[in-house]
Amino acid sequence: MSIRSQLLKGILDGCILAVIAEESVYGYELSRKLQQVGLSDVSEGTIYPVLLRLQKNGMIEGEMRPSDSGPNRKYYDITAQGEEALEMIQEEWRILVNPVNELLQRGRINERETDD
Amino acid sequence: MSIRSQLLKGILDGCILAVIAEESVYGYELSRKLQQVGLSDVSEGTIYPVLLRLQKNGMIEGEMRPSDSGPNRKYYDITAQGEEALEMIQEEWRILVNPVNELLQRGRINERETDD
DNA sequence: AAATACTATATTGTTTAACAAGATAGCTAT
DNA sequence: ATAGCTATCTTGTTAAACAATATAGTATTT
Repeated sequence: MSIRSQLLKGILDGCILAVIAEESVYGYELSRKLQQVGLSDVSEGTIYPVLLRLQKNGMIEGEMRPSDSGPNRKYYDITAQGEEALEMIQEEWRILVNPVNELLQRGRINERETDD
Repeated sequence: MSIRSQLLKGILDGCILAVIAEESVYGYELSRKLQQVGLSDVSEGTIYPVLLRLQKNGMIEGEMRPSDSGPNRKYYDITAQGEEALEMIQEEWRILVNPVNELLQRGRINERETDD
């Protein structure tokens, strides 16, 4: 198991909720989107259980829709409760990132990029 | 269980290694240090198992030393192997932080503080 | 039309992390 | 001695990530 998959623990729910909050997606598409943004180790075996759990907990709602070219797809939308949860996760993430950056990059030149 | 404890998953090893890389610490002291930097939910029940696991895996070495005022303390130092592992974790963290920030803060004004 | 490949969802079983709770024990103060 | 603080360690629970696999519809090739 890669180190990154360990780091992933606990933030995957938030990432998935964030994507679904932007637009309806289905699982197969979601796994590709996450890979595109750089979360390259996330496979279907990981994503589908997360989606089912988020649905069970009322964070998202799934709806089967036919596809023009392939099997049916289950599109997920975020619920009001899911949006609340996402905001809490975003808040917790902001609280966590600074101390961890501080610890892990202490004594290191802050090689920032020009992307903000 | 708090959301933050979920977010913690997978990054605690790195945080602990980072502290020990700076100086010898013992578990009880470490838990206070982590709380000071903002990782406030980390208790002894969490830290001691991590320390024992890191020691078992050769990342750190523990040595019992007497205390002036209280029971013996087990001071930990990082090993060469632990330093390598820490560098890998730091690298993985850097790779992970940007995509996750991107996802979780998309569409949000980047309310940065003046602390850098 | 049969076989293969791709799209798509779901489940099962394994490993491992965080953690609450509690056991153990030494030192300090009353 | 009793209580409280310091300090380490263990046990048992919950839950997350994930590999592996099952299932099935659609598309492509032969």
